[in-house]
Amino acid sequence: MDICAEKCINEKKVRETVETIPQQEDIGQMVDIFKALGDPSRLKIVLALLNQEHCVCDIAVICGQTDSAISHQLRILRTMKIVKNRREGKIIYYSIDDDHVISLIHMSLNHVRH
Amino acid sequence: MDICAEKCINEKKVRETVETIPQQEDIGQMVDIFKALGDPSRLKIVLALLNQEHCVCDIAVICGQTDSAISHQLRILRTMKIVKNRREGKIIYYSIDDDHVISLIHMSLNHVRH
DNA sequence: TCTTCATTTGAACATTTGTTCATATGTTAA
DNA sequence: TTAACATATGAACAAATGTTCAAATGAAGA
Repeated sequence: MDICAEKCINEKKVRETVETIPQQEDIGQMVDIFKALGDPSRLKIVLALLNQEHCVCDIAVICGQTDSAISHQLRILRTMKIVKNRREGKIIYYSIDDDHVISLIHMSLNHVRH
Repeated sequence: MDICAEKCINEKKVRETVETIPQQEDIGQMVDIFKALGDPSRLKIVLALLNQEHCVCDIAVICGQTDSAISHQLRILRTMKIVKNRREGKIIYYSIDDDHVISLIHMSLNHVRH
């Protein structure tokens, strides 16, 4: 039951704070979102889709990257349900699928600009 | 001047969206914040400091990691001005230094729990 | 001054991550 | 069916990242 064996400076404060830390699973999910947005390629993709839906090759042009690279990143964003897609013939259109992510980005944009 | 040489599906949409993309520098700063929070160790540290200030070795106990590992991560968070510290004798207390980050975390916690 | 203790630092190492290239899938139009 | 095109996928490679270990710093008390 000892949280701090012998090393701990302030056992009471430690216990208090440990109480407030979210569950490991929640932390993991939060990390996943931040990690998803914490890459220049992916963030730029999401920023582009914030404006309107786009097909893969347009995103590639907007982001100045290979179709393949974009496709790989879109798969990650899709797996995380940050982005969704719809097919129209040969073309697949991607768009944002998560309002919370939109808020996070707006908030961070605000932060950067002040 | 050609944004899309020959590859582009919908040149008009591409131009429209390119207009809306933030400057490279802003994107870089946004990425840095998300990247800082996109690591389990660092996020847990920040979550702990959200509750109250702590010294390095208490954070280590709370997070179940080495003093050294925590110190390395704190340096990153300090460099990014997410966290600040004050010395009291031998002990150095760390605390949150950025309200925007607090908001980001609360928003992502909300996201995870709904 | 010497010792102890909290924290920091640097180098080394293992892991993770993003991009590239070549190839595969699947849809459309001929 | 075949050719052309948009997208997806897998393997390989290079680069970035987090932790560990050992050693250094700097403050307090003996």
